[in-house]
Amino acid sequence: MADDSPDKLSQNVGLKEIAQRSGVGVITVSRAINHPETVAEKTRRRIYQAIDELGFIPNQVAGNLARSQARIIGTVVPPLINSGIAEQVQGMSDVLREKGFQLLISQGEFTLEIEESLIRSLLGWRPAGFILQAYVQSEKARSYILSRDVPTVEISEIEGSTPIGASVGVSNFGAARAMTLHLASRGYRRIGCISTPAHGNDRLSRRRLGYLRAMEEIGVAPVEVQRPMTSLDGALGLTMLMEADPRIDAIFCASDTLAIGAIQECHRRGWPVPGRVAIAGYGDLELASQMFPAITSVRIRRHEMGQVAANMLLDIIYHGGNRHEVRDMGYEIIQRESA
Amino acid sequence: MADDSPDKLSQNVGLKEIAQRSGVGVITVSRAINHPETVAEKTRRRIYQAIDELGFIPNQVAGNLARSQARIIGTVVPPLINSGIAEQVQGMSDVLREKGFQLLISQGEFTLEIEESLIRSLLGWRPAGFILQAYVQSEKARSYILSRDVPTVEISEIEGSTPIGASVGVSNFGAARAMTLHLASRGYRRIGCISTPAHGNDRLSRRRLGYLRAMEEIGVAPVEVQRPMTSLDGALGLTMLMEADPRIDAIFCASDTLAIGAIQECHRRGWPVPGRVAIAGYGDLELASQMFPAITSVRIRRHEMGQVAANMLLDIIYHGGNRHEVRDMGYEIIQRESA
DNA sequence: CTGTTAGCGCATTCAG
DNA sequence: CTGAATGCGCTAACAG
Repeated sequence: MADDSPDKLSQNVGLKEIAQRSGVGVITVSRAINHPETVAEKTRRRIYQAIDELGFIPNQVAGNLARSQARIIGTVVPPLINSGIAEQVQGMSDVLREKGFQLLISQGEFTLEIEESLIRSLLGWRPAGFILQAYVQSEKARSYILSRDVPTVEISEIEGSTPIGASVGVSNFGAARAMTLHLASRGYRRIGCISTPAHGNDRLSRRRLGYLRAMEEIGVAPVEVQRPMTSLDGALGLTMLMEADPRIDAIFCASDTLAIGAIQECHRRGWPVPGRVAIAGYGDLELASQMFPAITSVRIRRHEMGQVAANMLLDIIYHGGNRHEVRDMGYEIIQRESA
Repeated sequence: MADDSPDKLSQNVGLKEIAQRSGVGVITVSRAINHPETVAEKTRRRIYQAIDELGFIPNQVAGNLARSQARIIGTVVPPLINSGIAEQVQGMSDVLREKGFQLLISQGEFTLEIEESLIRSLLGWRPAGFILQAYVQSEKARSYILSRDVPTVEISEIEGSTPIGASVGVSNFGAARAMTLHLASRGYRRIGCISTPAHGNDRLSRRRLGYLRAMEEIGVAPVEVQRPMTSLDGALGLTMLMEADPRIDAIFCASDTLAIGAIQECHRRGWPVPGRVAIAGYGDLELASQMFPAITSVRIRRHEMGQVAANMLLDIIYHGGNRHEVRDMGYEIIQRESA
C-alpha cells in the first residue's frame, strides 16, 4: 500500500503525502504551490488534485522557518474604540490579505514597558514588516526594531519627531491650525479647545499645538481643557470651557466624538449651535455628517491611509522601496452647519 | 575566541550563541526561557544576562514548529467600523497577550469564497485556536476547522444554529423581543423597526426576528425596513417608516448607530423624542448615554465577551475544557429618555 | 539539574 | 522541468 504508517491520521498531511500520492518529489509539490509557473501543467494538475483530495493546507510555520522570514506583518494599535483607527486597520487588512500576508495585531493602551515586550514578542515571529500607529515611544522598542532592520511604516503625525522608518499620515498640527483659522475666518473670535492628553508626543498633542499656534496668530488668548476622548468628556469639556470663559463663541474639538458630546450638551442647555456657540470636530466620522446640526470637521482618509501604509511596506519588502519615505495624505476642512 | 564565525552579524543570535556565551547547552537556555523553574537559579541568571547582552529574541516560528502547534489564535471579524466589535477584539487581545498568545486577524466584509480562503490561510499557521465572530457561513470553511480539530469559540447569537465549537454571546432574538415588549409596556403600540440585513443567518437577523415575534405577541402588525448600519440609514429608515405608517409612535433600531441617525432626523423635523416618536437602540455605545435625548438601549458587555471568549478558548487548550460550552452573557435593557 | 540526539515540515541549494 | 540532500532555530524525549 502507499500508506506505510497506518497510525498517521489522515489530517496530518504534509508535502510528503501529496508527493507520494501524485508520484513526484516533495520539492515539486512545493514549487507547484509557490511557483506554479515552474511546474509542468500536467504535473501541476495532478498535484492540485491530490492536495484537494487530501485537504492539504501547507504549514506556514514550517515554510516561513525555512524561508527564515515570515509572511507576517506586525502591528500595534491603540484601543480601536471611538476612533477612526478601525478604518485604518481595515485598509491594511484589505491589501495585506490580498498579498498573502497575515496581520499580527496587538491592541490596547500600553505602558512603555508593555509596549517593549509587545514589540519583542512581535519580533519573535520574525515579521516581514511592521505597521505602527505612531505608538512606539520607548527608545528600547525603537532600537529593537532598528537593530533587526525590520521594514517599518508608521501611520502618524507627519511632522513629528524622526520616524523609525517610512511614514504616512497627515499634519495634525497643520489641520488643527487650519480648522482654528477657518473658524476665525468665519467670524468667531473667542475660540476654545477640547483636546485629549497624549501618552507622549503623538498626533493628539499636535492637534492641540496647532490650535495654540492659530490662536497666537489671530492674537486671541487660548482657552483650553484636556479630556479623554469620549462623548461624555465632550459635554464636560464644554461645561468647563464655558465656566472658564462664558464669552467663548466657538470650540474646536480634537475629535468628532468630543464634538458630538459637546453638541448634545448644548441641546440640553437649549443653546443653538452655532448660534450660541459653534462646534467643530476632527476626523469626520460618518456620524459627523448626520448629526443635527451637521458637524464641521476635518476629513482624514483613514481607510486609504491604511492601504497606503500597507502598500508602502510591501514596496519596501519586495522592491527595496524607500525605507524613509514620508507620505502626506493631506486633510480637508469639511464645512457644515455646526460652525 | 568564542566567536568561530566572524561573518555572523551580531543580530543573528540564536540559542546557540547564548548557550556558548553562558557556557551551557542550548536546551538549558531553551528551558530557562520556557520553564525557568526547571533551571538552577545561578545558571538562569547567567543565561538571562547573556540574552540581555546579545539582545536575543527567541524565534517563535522555529519554536512553534518544534512544538508543532503555534501560540497563535486566529480570528476573523466583520468590519470594525460603527460597531461594538472593536471592544470585543480589545477584550480578546487583553487576555491573549497576557498568556503569550498572538492574535492573527482578518478583517472585512467577506464573500463565502474569501472566507474559505481566509480560514485556510489561518489554518496554515496551525493556530492553537480560533475565535470567530459568528461569521463562518460556508460549509467548507466549517469542515476545514472541524477536520483539523482546532478548538474554536464563536462570539455569536446564543440560540442560532449549531456552533462549530464553544460559543459565547447573547440571545439577540431575546434581547430584541424584550426591548420591543418593553416599548409596548411603556404604552407604545405602533412600533416600527429598522434592522440591518444580515449576510446569512447571524445575530443581526435574529434581532429582527425578535422584534417580529414581540409584535405578534402584542398583536400589532409590524412595520419594518432594512438598511445598512450607518447613521445616515437610521435617518432614511425613519423617513421610510413614517411614510409607510405615519401613526408609528416608537421605533426599535437594531443598533445604536441607526438610532442616533433616526433621532437626528427627528431633530431636523422638529419632532420631539419621544414626544412624537420614541426611539430605542441596541448595543449601548458610549454615545448612546450622551445623546440628547439619552438613548434607551440594550446593553451588551462586549469587552467582557471578548475576554470570556479568550478565556474559554485557553481553558479548552490547556485544561481540556468543554469544547461545546455555551455561555450566555445576558443583556440588560437600559431605560433612558428616548423611549 | 543539565546535555545529547532527533526531528518539526518545508524551501533552497545543487545536480540530473 | 524535476529530484536528493541539507538546514531553518528550536523543543521533546531520554540519558547522565
